[in-house]
Order: sequence, then C-alpha cells, then structure tokens
Amino acid sequence: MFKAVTIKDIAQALSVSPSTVSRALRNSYEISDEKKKMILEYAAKINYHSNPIAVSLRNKRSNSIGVMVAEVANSFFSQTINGIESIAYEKGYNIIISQSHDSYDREVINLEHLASRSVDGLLISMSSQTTDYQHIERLHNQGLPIVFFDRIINSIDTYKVTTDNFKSAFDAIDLLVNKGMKNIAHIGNAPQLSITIERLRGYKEALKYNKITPEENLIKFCPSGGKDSGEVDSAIKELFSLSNKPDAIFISSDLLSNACLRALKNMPLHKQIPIIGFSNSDVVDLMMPEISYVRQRAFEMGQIAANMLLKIIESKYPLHEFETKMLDAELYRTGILLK
Amino acid sequence: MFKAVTIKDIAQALSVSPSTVSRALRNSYEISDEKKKMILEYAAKINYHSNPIAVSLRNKRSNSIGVMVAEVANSFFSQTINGIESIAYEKGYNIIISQSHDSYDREVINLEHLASRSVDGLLISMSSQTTDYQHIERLHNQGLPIVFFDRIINSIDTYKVTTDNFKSAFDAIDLLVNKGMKNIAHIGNAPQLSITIERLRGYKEALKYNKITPEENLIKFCPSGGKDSGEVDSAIKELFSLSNKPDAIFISSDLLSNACLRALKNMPLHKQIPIIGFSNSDVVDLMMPEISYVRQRAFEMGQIAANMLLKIIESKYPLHEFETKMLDAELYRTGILLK
DNA sequence: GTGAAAGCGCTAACAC
DNA sequence: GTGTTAGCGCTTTCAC
Repeated sequence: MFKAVTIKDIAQALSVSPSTVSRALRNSYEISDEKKKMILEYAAKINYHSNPIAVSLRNKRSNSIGVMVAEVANSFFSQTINGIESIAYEKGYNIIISQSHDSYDREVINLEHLASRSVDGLLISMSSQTTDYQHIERLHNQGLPIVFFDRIINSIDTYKVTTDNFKSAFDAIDLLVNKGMKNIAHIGNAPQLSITIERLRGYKEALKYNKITPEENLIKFCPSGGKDSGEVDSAIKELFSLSNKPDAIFISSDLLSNACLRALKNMPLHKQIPIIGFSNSDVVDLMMPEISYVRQRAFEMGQIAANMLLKIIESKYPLHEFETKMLDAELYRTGILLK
Repeated sequence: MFKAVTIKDIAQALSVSPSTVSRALRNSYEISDEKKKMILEYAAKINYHSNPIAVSLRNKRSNSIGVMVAEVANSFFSQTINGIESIAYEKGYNIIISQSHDSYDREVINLEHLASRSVDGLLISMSSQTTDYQHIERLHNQGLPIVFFDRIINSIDTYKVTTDNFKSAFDAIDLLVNKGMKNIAHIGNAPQLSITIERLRGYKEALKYNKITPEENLIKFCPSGGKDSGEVDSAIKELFSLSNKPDAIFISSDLLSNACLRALKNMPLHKQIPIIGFSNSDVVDLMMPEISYVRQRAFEMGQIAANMLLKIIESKYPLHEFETKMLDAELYRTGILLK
C-alpha cells in the first residue's frame, strides 16, 4: 500500500526522540539549530510528508473547508468556486465541494455530512428549495464557522457576501425605461430566494421611480430556476398573449436567461425586443437573440467569502461583529441599448 | 467550539465499554440485540456522529478521492465532476477538487498535496502543459490508486476512460466532406495532449479515406487551448489569407470553439462556412455564428471514472488487468449540415 | 534543549 | 457477548 514514513522512522534513524523530530519539522524555537538542520535535511531526503489525518485528529483542525452550491456545472458557481479555491490554495486549505442540486433534502444531508467530515468551516449558497433553516442553525449554534454567499439568509448572524441585487436590477430597469420601454416583464427565480426578492424589489422600485406602476401580470416566477424549460416557455407565452404585451424583458438568473432566449428563438414571429438578463456565461456575447446582461463578480465573491470564513476560523476569539458585503455587478449592453 | 460527543461519552452514560459501543454502531454481529438497540437509540437521541478523522487514522482510509482537472469553470469538466460526485455520494466518498489551470507546476504541487492529504485515490485529467509524468508515476508506484479520464497518458498502466476522439473527429470530417467541403481547416489544442493527437489523427484519416490529402497549412495548434484569444484570432486570420482558403472548420475543443466563433463574428466580411467544434457548453444551441458540435458524454465519463477508481480502491487484492474505456460522442448538426 | 508520556477518537486483537 | 488494551501518527505538556 501507500508508503508511510513517519516521525518515528526519522527519530529512529537519527537516534533522537519523536518529539524532537516533531519540533524540528514544525520549526519550533526550542531546538538547536544543529539538530533542526540535520532532521530537516534527512526528512527532505527521504521525502517525508506529515500525515494530515493524524495532525487533524490531534489538533482538531482539518484544514479543509466545505463548499455548498446548487450546481457545479453552472458558470456563476464554478467561477465562485474558482475564487474560493484561489484563496484556499494560498492559505493551505482544501475545499470539499458538495452540490444541493437545489434540493432541500440533499442540502440537509450533504451539510450534515460535510460537518461530520470535520471541515473547519462552511461556505454556503442556499438551495432554492430551502425555506426551513434549522439544519444550518444547528450547525451554527454548535460553533461551526459559516459564511453565506450569493443566496444568503437573514436568520443567521454571520459574514455574508452577495451582489447588490437591488441596485443591479434597479439600474437595468432604469436603463430600459430611459430607452423608452414601458411594459417591462420580469422573470424571476424561486420566489423565496434572497436574490429573487432583492431583484424584484429593484425592478419595482425602478419602475416607481420612473412613475410607472408595476403590473403583477408582467411578473413571472419560475421555481425551478430554468431547469424546467416548460415552466419558462409557458411564462413567455403567457406574457406575449397579454394585452399589455411586454416591450422588454428583465430576467433574474443565468439558467433562466438561457431558457428565455431559447423560448424566444422558437417564436419566429416575435419581433426582437430588448432583453436584460443576469448571466455569468462566458459565451453570452455569442448568444442570439442578443442579450444585454448583468454580470456578477463571481470569482471575487468566492475570494471574499473564503477570506471571511478563514477570518472566523483562524480567529483566536469568537467574533461578534459581522459584515454583509455587497458587490457591484456590471451591466453589459448590446443592440438597441447600446446607443 | 464544535461539539464532540464521543464513543467514550456514550459508553460512560450507558455503563458499557467503548468497544461495545463501537460494535453496536458499526452493526457488528458479535453483540446482543438488546444492547445494540439501547446504544443505537441513545446515540440517535444525542445526535452522535462518528469522527471520520479518527476513523481514517485508525483504518488508513479517508473515504475521500481527489479530482484533478484543468478548470472547474469549464462546462466539460464541471459536467464530469457532476458525474463523479453522483457516484462518490452514493458510495459515501467525498471529493476533493483541485485545478491545475493547465499549469505543470500547479499540477505537480496539487497532486502532491492531494496525495499527502490522504485521499484514497486520484481521478486525473492531465494539464495541457504537462509532458513529464514522473510526479504521477511516483504516486502510482507508491500504490496510490489512479484513474485517468479525458486527457489520458499511456505510460501508466491503470484504468482510463476517454471519448473515442479518433472516431468523433473522423465522423465529423467525413460529414463535411460528404457535404462537399474540400479545404477543411483544423484548429487543435496543445499538441502533446492525447485528445489533440487522436482528434488530429481522425481528421487526417477521414480526409485520406475520402482521397483528400491533408494540407499542413490548414492545421493550426493553439497551445493555450483558447485561453489566449489572440492565438486563435491569428490562426483564423492566417487560415483565411491562404490561397486554399478553408471552406469549413473543425475545432478540437470547447474553449477553442468559443474563441473561434468570436473571431469569426468579428470578421463581418466573411461568408458563413460550416463549423464543427467540440463543445459541451449548455448554450451552444444559442450561439451565433451557428456551430455544429460534438458533445462528449461528460457526466457519464465522470461516473465511469469514479466507478473504476472505487473498484481499485475497494479491491481486496492488487489489480493487474486494466481497461481503457472509450465513449462515443454525439454529433449535433445545424445549418447547412442539417440537410 | 531534549525525551518520556499522555492522548486526540476510534477499532480490533485478545482475553475472559 | 463484553471488556481490556494497544495503537494509528502526531503534538504537547511535563520533567530533567
């Protein structure tokens, strides 16, 4: 099986005690330079690597953090993970990734599993299906460091980082209104998600700010978040059979944006209207129908979340003051919105 | 800090020995039903969870597997990871993900790190930059179970799973020729990669099979794999300034496909020619210019690779017979290729 | 400055 | 069927 040079082996070979070897390896000060040098050289020579499992057991720290996202195969999340990894790597932490697939049950089980896997902390973006937070509150109460990103919840007091969803939506709608649009439809994700609520609020406030009354029939929610394309198709169809037909569409998530474009593409008679959608796809510029898009700073969000978590983990004393950081998103314009 | 109910606590509370508790928990047969029931009930009541770190140290198995890919934020890899996760989850393994970012140095360091992190096995897709395999051979020789997927190497004898890249390329080119194309350009990934070599071979053989002599000036490699868009832009430019201008393009990877479409989009005077590219993007159907695409069975590849690895890990005796599995890819046609 | 010894939480001989 | 004991590899008192 897999080789196993241990501290004991080194101690024996060099006729010193295991504790001395340990001290040398950990660069402890209470050791003579001479012995330290000898031990380090020998360890390097025989390619010694400490056994992190043993260290973890002893130190009660695993140097790994758990990450919970809805889906790895989603540009936004994979970019976030990329950011998390960059920080974790730098600080010597491993990341263990778990997917909820937007299922409450999977989220509960996987979180339990991660926690019992002795991760030092958790980075969580909520499943869209989750409305009960007890499973997370329990972990939090047990003292497990947790940071929320993107899809955050209010009931737990800790660090959080998210896009300024209100502002992003507000600005998008404000732009559309300024370009002369009056019947702006909104297609949103699962209605209980923080991001859905904030984006909807931005949509409504921007309309009111421009003296337009938000019409409930122009607002559609897709609880599946775009996974179920039928859901989106019928939303689009309903919108276009209204008397106050939309003259622009604002879409509140990545998958939803894709599904909408697909639906619109299959409506050949439909005249192109401006579309603004949240999207972190790296090929959004190649898509047709053309779409203007709100791009979140996903990589950076991952980095910030990871740094927040490590701050909690590595803090000597329990923290009590937590910040919720909001990141600006960038609005990229195409087609008629460009001018 | 994080709560810690141990076997000892249970033993004490119930006035039995720790080993009895352990036996009950692990459902060992050498224990009375009565005690087992009592212990299990109490454990459930106080929400006991075994400490996997301690189990790992004791059993010398961590129930986690390391996954090395170039980039999580790449549709193909994230779909593969999804497949890996589905199997790992089912069998009670965690996955620890590491990215090489296609850098040899990162690959060496991260692999070393994963191995010393006591993963039970490794799932590897090679970095495009890697040409020296000693770091992997060393781990393999030490007895660490390894399975290669997608970007495989020959020098190590173990399970491997990959797309039938030769056949996929062959079929794509054959189709183009049958549609009347004569000057088919090929844009390939880093030339040392197994996938590049196989796809190029398919390209050439299909041409020869159709009595067309492959022209070296129609073949371009992009060692950065599409990350450096300048590389792709100039490849395209060079191709279109040839006297034997291409009348079709075959592109050998996801990122490259995106970069090519982008380059072509910015050449407004260019007449649309058929393009076939490898792509696992989930929005490839929305892209313009239109592209026909070879889609790999990424999710399934991940599942197969994970199953292979678990077979090695959980085998009682060292295995000596290894299979290299080839998956068919699907060719999706658009535009002129449809008819 | 160095070594002996205890112990992190768990399992598996080995006794009884 | 159950308890005792040793030990996985490491770190850290506590003596000396």
